[in-house]
Amino acid sequence: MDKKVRVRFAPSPTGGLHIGGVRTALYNYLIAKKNNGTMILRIEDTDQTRYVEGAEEYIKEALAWVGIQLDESPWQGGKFAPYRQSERKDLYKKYALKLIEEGNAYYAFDTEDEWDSKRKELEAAGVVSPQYNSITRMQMKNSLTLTAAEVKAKLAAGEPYTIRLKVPHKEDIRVHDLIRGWVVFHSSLLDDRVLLKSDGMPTYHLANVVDDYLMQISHVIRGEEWLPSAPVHVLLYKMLGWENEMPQFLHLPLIMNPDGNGKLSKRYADQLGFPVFPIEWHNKEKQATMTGYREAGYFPETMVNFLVLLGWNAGTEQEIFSMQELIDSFSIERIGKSGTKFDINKAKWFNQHYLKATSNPTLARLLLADLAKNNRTLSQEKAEKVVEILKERVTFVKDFLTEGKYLFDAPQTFDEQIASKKWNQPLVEVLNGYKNALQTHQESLEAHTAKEILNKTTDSLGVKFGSVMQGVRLAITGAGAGADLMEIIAFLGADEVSKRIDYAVSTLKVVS
RNA sequence: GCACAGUUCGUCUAGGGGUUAGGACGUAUCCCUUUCACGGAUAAGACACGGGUUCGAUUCCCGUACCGUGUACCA
Repeated sequence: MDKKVRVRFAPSPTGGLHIGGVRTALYNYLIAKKNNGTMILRIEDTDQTRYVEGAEEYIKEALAWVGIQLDESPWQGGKFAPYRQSERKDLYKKYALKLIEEGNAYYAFDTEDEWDSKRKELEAAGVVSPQYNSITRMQMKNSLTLTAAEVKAKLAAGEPYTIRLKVPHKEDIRVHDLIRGWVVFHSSLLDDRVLLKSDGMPTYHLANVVDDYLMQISHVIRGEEWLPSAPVHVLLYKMLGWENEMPQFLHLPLIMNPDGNGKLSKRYADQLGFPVFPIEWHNKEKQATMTGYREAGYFPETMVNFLVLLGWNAGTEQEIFSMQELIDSFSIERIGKSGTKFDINKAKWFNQHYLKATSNPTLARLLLADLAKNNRTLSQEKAEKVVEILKERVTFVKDFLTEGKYLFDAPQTFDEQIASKKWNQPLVEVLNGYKNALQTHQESLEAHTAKEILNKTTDSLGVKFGSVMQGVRLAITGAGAGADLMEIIAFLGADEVSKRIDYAVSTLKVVS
């Protein structure tokens, strides 16, 4: 019970890391940190055909971005190195052979085609999902049906083979899951899983069990999609004599599409216009770039906070958590059991929260970086002013550019609906009067003086201040709504405001 | 099909044998405000269904329905 907490996140480098994978990594990390444990990253690259160049680097960068720190990994090493399964290849065979020796596994010489045709034959005979199991294995070419001499000869001749687990006929296999309690499976429903593939690589099942044992993993924390194969793993622990060292299992609820139709998928996310990847992923094969949350403007704090609440809660009404607060309050007992639908709205709300919590100078620097991408610049001071004016109305840093486009560019067009309602003769007179009054404030203009001047102008013309405001806004920003107009005027300065007034007055037609 | 999970407002969830079933996002209305936004307030909105057990069930048990996962020499 006092076993040291050692957890691993074990992705396979087959492409961009899915956002669900990030949550799994997060839960692993939090459980490790909460218990003064060790966070391990292991690369499960046993399927050479699916290996994708760049995927490992991607995983590394994505985890770093959200702030998950690794204690042991292929990139930094550790006392159980190597952490890449392809580099541990030889290890697995030893255990597979041990299983054979003890009668818990066997050589199978059937080619994939042979098994395929057998499967089709069974399907034709009405078997819904044919399995290589305790019944069918006796009709196949393997060390259970062949004589010892035949097996020896085939091996000596270098014939390709797989090693399959010999699942017992009738046995209840009990799996204990920390989230779900005891789950019982019957062995007759399990098939003789391939443990070692014909290319000499282990399958997930063998590699996973062997490595978790050797790396002294205390908790296996993975998605619920693994629950059905958990009995195979339990069987392996038993057969290898490691039952007492078997880790605790936690099968996390799945993250679903917003309408609940299956696991959150890329296709679906695309349709609804949100990313499934933490950071941008370049698919070289398809020559496509998938955008990530980072590029979409989400803060890492947002992702951590949003993701952790998909399947866990503190039991209090607190919803905003920093990583450190999560480490302090995370608990296995409060992880939920049911699948959770992905709600991008909530993520946006978190982002807005974290944006508001970010200091203006920092936000200004981020804005400046965005501006630079469009080949524009601004002084840090001006940028901070932009941030101040717009902060309460944006969700993402990139929104400063769109929400506040009138701070950067004079309007070319004007909101027609507003213009048709508000653009009248008194307004034009106010604007001209205002422009003239502004002449004396070329040097500097503050929001409150901008307001005073406008007030005086309306007073002298006998026009109500409020009746003219939206029209003034329209002339200066092109829109009927937006940030505090006096702040905008102060930001733009008398000169620019005058130019905009001239343009509006000469462009818009007065309505009666 | 079979196996295994799961099911509280639209969504994330709290709760748990007796509650006005609580919060957050979203939605609506109002207030604030020159507009919009922010903020504040208010409102609408849920225990899948059927049987038990019980004085009493949303909570415990059993079934049904629905949803999901799995059913590869993929992870």
